[in-house]
Amino acid sequence: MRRQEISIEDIARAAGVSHSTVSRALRDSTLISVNVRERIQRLAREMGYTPNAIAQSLQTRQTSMIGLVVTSISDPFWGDVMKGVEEVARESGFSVILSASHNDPDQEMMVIETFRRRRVDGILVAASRITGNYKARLDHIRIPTVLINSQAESEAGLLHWVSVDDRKGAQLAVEHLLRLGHRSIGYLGISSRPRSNQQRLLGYQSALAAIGVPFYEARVVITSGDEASHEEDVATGQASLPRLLGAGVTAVFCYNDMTAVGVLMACREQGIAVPGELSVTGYDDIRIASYVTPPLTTVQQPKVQLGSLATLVMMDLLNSRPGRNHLLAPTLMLRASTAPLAAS
Amino acid sequence: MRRQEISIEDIARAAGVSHSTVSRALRDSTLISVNVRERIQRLAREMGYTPNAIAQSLQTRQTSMIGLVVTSISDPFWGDVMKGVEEVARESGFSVILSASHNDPDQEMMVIETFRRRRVDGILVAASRITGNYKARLDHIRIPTVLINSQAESEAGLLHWVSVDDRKGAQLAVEHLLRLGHRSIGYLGISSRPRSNQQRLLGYQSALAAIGVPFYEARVVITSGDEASHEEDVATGQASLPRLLGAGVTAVFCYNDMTAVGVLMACREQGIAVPGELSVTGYDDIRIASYVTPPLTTVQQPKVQLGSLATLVMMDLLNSRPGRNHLLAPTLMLRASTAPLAAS
DNA sequence: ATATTTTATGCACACGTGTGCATTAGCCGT
DNA sequence: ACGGCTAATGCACACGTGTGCATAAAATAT
Repeated sequence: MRRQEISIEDIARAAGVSHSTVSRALRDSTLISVNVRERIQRLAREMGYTPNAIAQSLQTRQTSMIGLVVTSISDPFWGDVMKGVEEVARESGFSVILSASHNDPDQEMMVIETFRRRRVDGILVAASRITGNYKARLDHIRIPTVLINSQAESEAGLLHWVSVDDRKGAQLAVEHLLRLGHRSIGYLGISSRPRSNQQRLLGYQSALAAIGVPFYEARVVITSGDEASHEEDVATGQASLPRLLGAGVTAVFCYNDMTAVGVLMACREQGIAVPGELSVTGYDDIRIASYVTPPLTTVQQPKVQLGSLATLVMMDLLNSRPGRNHLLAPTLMLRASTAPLAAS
Repeated sequence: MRRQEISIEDIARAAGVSHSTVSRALRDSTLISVNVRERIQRLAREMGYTPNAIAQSLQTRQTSMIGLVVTSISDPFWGDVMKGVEEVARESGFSVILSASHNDPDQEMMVIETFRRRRVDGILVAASRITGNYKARLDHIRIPTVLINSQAESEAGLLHWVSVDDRKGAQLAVEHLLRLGHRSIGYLGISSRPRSNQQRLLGYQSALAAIGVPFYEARVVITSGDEASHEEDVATGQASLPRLLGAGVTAVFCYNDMTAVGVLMACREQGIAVPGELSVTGYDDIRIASYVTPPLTTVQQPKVQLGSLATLVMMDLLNSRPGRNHLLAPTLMLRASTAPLAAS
């Protein structure tokens, strides 16, 4: 039922030449005389020829496709990253295959295996959970790979990466709270993204240490949460507020914007004024952070840039240029969810 | 530099058989004796064989890939749709190629042309702007196509579609406002999505007509806005509030959630209480609608289902089963941005 | 006019896999 | 023991494109 697409062979027959000549003519080879070349190109246009990228890939051994693995497709954070990836890829003549890992290392490896089967030229992995034993297999695959905000501990071997400096981001947020006079600051973390969580905790601690504010274990609440879904993050934020208040904090540095939103909601329920009685900061600066009440002070990650830069690194690798790793700097977005410590 | 992947030819050499035998053994053909079959399969596993999907595609003339065109990759609405598409596709052994049209018919055709070159088995187009002259070219391509919430006027020929009933959704929202006692209701529309906008306007009008409330042109504000970006939608909402208030409305039915958010923001600036002085409804029920203040009463479109259903229809088409078109029903989500008309 | 270089084209193979058909080996029945 | 049948395997071609090499034709040099 599927109509035959026409091939260079068909054009060759119509033009009374060999398929080699057509192939060369279409690729603008100077081996073919100008008039023949133009005649063939015109013919191709008239016959509605579309080159078969599959056959080309088989021959040239490259597909001009890159695979993108993301933890969740509907996550607005990754949405922005995906946008950056697609734009650069398209400009460079590449297409993007998309798949989700759901924050699960097994699924992540399965997706990568599919990409390998399809012979993608390169793989971008967002928030990779790949570790230990898997790493070896990935190394063995030998497909250029760039990790975006990797959650794996160490990156060695052929893997490249582009990340935002989580520790720096945390410092920015906490320093801001300290500058406002807060001394009892809580951290609300999520352990299912082990590396970011660890780094943000470190940033939190070093910001405190830098001005000699003591660190209290009780002010840190870290929840598990496997799914990495938004509903879950919000629920975590809501559920954790009591423990933080119990520890006597006047400000909370949250792992991300959605947990911060959860905190905001819990505050409203319990009649706690934000930022009057409690200052709250988020992380990521997803769109929702601007529109919530009060608008969230948060740490902006350059999300689109994260995607585009990772793709540019990939293009370097594919053109056998050396691939540089990048650690991007986050920015603090000042909004209305933080305020100077009220005199008690 | 790229290491050679091993082929069935390599396995054949190692096993001392022909490549045909290996091919059949790996596909579990009963033509091959059980012991040879198992030996080859074991060998393939040991040698780390990964079938070359490109070569398979060339031979079988199908790629098991479907192309997805979306207006904006970072749009949370399409994010949910994409999620539905990817899930069903993956379960069916398909991969998804993703690209953006930016709500521009020309770019949309270019993307489709790329998909055609890559010989995708089917194409899903979100919010298609394809029309007239383009339609003919698309017909000529003869690749199974399913439109999701198409913005094109009529769908004929080989094209299939899955959409949410915009007119019905608008009726739900406006009936709700009427039930609350509002009689002076505004519509805030966006003309860059011509079909939805038209349908929602019709739904608005028929809801009014159903209970004999007269329709006033002055209560309808429709802005152009080409880009279909969020910032733009919010700005439209903010900018349009004065004209609506000027027309004396007590409630506004907005084209989508972001314009509603814009209205909400303008209200806050001008000290207008929502829903006390003005009731506001959104459309889509993107995540942000739940977290804004006050939470938006809005029309939910089954976004994930939109994607998964479209993909299921595609699977029907690809298995040469007849493809049914679907018009899904939206649901009204009652939240806190609407209230009974205050006694004046 | 002939030898040599340049220009234009075709032949044939490669990429990796799937499959119709021919062929060979093994088996069973009488 | 021999013919016929089944089971197992290989041969060869196909899918559509790109390219090294040979070749033929034309242009240039001697």
